[in-house]
Amino acid sequence: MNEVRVRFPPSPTGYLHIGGARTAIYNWLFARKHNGKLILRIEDTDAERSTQESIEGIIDGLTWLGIDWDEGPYFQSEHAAEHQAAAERLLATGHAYKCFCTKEELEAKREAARAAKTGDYRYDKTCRRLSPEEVAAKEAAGLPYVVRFKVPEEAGGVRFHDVVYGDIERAYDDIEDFVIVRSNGRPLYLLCNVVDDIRDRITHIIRGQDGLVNTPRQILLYRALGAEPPVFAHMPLTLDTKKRKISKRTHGEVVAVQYYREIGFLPWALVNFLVLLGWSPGDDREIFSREELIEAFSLERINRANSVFNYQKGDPKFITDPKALTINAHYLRAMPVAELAPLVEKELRKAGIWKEDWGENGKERAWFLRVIDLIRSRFHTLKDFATLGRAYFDDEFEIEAKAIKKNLAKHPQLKEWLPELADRLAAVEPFTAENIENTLRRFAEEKGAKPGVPINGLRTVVTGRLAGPGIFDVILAVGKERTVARLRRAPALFV
RNA sequence: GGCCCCUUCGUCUAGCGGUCUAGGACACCGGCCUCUCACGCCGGCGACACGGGUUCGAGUCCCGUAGGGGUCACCA
Repeated sequence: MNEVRVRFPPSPTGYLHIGGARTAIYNWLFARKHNGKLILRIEDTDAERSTQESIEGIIDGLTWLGIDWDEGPYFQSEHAAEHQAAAERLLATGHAYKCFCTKEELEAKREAARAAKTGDYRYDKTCRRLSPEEVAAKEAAGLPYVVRFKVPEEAGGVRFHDVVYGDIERAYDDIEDFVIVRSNGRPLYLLCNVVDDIRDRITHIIRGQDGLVNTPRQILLYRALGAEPPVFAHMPLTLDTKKRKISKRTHGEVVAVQYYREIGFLPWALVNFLVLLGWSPGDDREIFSREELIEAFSLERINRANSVFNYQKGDPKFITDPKALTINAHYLRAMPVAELAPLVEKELRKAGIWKEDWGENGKERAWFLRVIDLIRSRFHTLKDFATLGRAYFDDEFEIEAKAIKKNLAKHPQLKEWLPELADRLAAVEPFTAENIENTLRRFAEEKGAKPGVPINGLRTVVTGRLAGPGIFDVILAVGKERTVARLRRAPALFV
């Protein structure tokens, strides 16, 4: 078999959204699995809607995800001459014809078809019936025309085998004589796409199921152009909870790849989540390293049914599909701390609370890594380190209202106790988890309180949070000095 | 409306005629752990859209119905 060559051809009319990213991921996985090539081709034929900003956004998104390509980006617009030449050839070989029908005429016919409720909106082939003389006359009159492809009028149809959907057959009679060149002389997507795929020697077209109905027409073009059609694999679409196709327009940022970077996702976690939308390895595995995923992936195991991106708009607890969050959290606590550290650093820098001592060769590097490891198991995104975990890194931090209410206000004695505890802890030597624990427990006993009372009060004052890691480790991480200082400030929190 | 595709727990899915009283993951609920929460572990809730066939036997094959999706541009 020849080298596998696949392509990801986004049209640069917005940011990279998760549906597009998923298509790119499947193509990338397939290319990597077969030691093939992934070609990035920007389909910018629609000049009015294409923007440089969008192109950069797409490339930026792919790069962030770790999807690397082997060729390109190529730009469809640079091959306009080639597309036109192909159209000329089709005309010359009798595979296409000029159609002088105006938009208004066509629209009127479609309107009539709608009114007649026949469901037949196909072009009626008026111009296919024109005699050479009539065509010459219209041309001489300078009438504008589009070029239409001559779909065979014989019985039968186009059949092909889709790797995902199986054998597909479409009767010639159901395919209308489609337009391949606009009246302004510019070829349309259907033709451009085929011409580009032939030139780029694409062997497998892996795309969304919305491209399935285009396939028979494209196969007709391949044949007319004398080229062998590639293998097709259509993947199911991603829908929202109302079963609508997800789109930038109606869903906004939650479907933008960029958004996931902003809310603190690990790129690989997103990839891992997206690949599971419509594909499964056939066993129970759901978490994959890059190598494992490439090894496990296959087009044959792509599902045929559309999947739902389970995002409940307006639910503050779930900023995206809960499974995506879970997968991200999994990587956050399972990945090597050394790999996580630079990502946390970025977040702390953004929050303006980064200290150079925590850096690669900083003198508090070990402490920094230890703290990350201590707090990461209850975080879902990288953002959490700078928000929920802020108290470990900076003295300025919010104290949760819930925590004040539950852990402080309910036990007014703590207003006196906490400063007392500060003195006790200040005297602990050496400052070890064991000694801290003994001190705390003895203190509770003396006061006739349950250990949880001073402990949770202390947690609130020291970390600002209702919940967190084991308190003795927390105190050790925050350090004697800061813990004592925060306890001394505690009375101010009581009204 | 025409054509095409799809249909297993709320969501993602396993299942390729008998091993299915349908398995896993997320979410949810309960328990253990415990200073709290999370992690982890244990347990619970929860699905084969419906109706006909075929077969000794159907979630798995066929047909129909219903529902959902895609597409019907001089967009890509």
